[in-house]
Amino acid sequence: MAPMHSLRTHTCGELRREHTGLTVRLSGWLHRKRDHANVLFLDLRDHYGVVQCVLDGASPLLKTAEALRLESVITVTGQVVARAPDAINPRLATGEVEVAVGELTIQSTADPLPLPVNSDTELPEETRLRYRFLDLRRERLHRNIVLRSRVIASIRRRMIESGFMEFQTPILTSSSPEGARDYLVPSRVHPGKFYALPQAPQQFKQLLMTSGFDRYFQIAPCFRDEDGRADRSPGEFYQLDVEMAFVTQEDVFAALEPVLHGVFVEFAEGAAVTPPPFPRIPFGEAMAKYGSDKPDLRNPLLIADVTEVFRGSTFSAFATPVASGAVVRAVRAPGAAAQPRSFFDKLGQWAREQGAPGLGYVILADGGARGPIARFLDADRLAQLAAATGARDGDACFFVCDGKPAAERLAGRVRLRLGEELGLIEPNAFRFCWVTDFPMYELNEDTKKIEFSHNPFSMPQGGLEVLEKADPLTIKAFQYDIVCNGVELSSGAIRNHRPDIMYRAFAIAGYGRDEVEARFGGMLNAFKYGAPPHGGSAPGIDRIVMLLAGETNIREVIAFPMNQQAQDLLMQAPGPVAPERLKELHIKLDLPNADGEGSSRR
RNA sequence: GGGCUCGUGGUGCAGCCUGGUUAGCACACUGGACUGUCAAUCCAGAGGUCGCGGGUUCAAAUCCCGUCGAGCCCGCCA
Repeated sequence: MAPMHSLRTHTCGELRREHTGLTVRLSGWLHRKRDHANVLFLDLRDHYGVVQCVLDGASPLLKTAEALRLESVITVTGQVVARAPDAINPRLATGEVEVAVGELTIQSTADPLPLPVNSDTELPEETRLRYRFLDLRRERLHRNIVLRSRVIASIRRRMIESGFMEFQTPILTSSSPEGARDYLVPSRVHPGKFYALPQAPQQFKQLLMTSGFDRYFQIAPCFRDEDGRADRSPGEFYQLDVEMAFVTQEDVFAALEPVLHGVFVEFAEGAAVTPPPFPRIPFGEAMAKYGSDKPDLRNPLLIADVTEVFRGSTFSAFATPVASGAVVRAVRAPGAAAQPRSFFDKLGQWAREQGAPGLGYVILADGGARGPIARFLDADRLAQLAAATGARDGDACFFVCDGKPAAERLAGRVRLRLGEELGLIEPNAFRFCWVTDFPMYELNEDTKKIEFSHNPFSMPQGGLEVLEKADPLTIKAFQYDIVCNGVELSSGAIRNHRPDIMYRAFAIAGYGRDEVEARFGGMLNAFKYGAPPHGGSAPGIDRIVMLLAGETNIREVIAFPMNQQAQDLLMQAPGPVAPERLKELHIKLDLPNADGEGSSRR
């Protein structure tokens, strides 16, 4: 008989009734301990699960085992024993058996723990990040990281099955134009010059299309020196980066929809998933109906334009701004007539916190209208309001009056808030849509200059002719986002593969020919030797996993995330470097004054 | 860069609004008891510059100011 493996013959999660009688060897962490003096239970945990091990009073190992601290790593050898019927633990996959310990080896002892591993209590994030290796042992985070791996494997399989090829592109590359701040890496060989970490492999994937490859994808790390948010990891994140040659916008949608739909159905555990084709919502319509460029379609409420209801009315707080170009947007609150006064006061207070002067509302009840501004609306105007919003007796309507963009944005937030407050959000569902036809340019309110509103490499709708003739602010791009449950998963575009159009597009944004050549010479030059029409997209992997894991914080699906200040508390990054290293990189530090002891700049 | 919230033994929280006892509870830790538990239980113990600095006061964890740190948000994120 072959000798037994020195560490394990089985995993902690796999023992079942049919293993009864086998002598097994298990290794794992001491998850929990229940000590009855003459019988000691050890719950042993590994990646695969937990199993109960038993030592009885006669065991010479008892004293050693009793003294073990939680999270120590041990190897036990013993016989799998069926539990008595009244001792079965139905909450444990291995609960029908236990292991009668005959041998016990201590592999690694644990100090007293800075955070509990065997409990799911909430812990402050700073503690969790400092001891991430312990946090990762805990069930929730461990499960999320396993899910992440499975999701990525599924995406990769689906992409390859759809005829895409996986590529790698450089991490040390050149600074990209526009967009976020770059992370820079100094060059030792070229004094004063820097590599940049890619904000996305944007130009490389377009170069690959120009190189004659047809369907590119990459699970690509992206680096952006921007501040974090709950749904935005500072520093780095991963994209499913996709690019296709000889495609229209619809071809890109048709390629990505089955992948996303398939992945979500696979991991959504029965939740509803929008079947392809996903709804397409033009940007202008998204702003008008949902007050957002990332509409949450689980929310059934729609914003209505009720400017005409108030135009010329006696409610001067709205009528006066309307006369000079403001608009009024309404959100219906179904059944809100039954809400107490505090409901309306609370929303008004919230709106003021959002920077609005307040939140007008009308309650439709008992065939009439009440509320602070009801008396300003006669029967005709109320009928007009009901027609525009679909409001019926028993509903309320909330109003926002401002310039069009501000009114749309606030109405969008009111829509979200009402959906939540009134419990209208469709549960257990992933609702996808494409938001299309983004404007090519926008006006920077501070500088009054025209800027690219998204990707400067997007193809303007209408091509060169439109660029030359139309008001730039009216030009749309073949630019689109994928949105799921109000989360922006990706943006993408049909690219501008024509140097002549590119020069013109950049000229409108104030970039001269020389500057364009200096900054994207590599790609621009490539387009002068025969470039295919192409386009793609880049859904965020972390956000996909976040949605599937039911998490609202992206750090819950990243094994080793940085905190909001872009520090790695576990590895102590960023950290200082030795003066010799700086010298060979030709770098002298010019630090801000550290008169406050400089404790924030370690 | 700005706004809001938070900071109390190793860990999570209470106490703060309304200043005044020995700063309380749970988990972990140490010792003890216990033949079947599965969040084991019971008894005992150790462990605290109440983030830091200043102020008000007879007296500050508590009130005020400043500062540092964390989270969320705004800015930023082609």
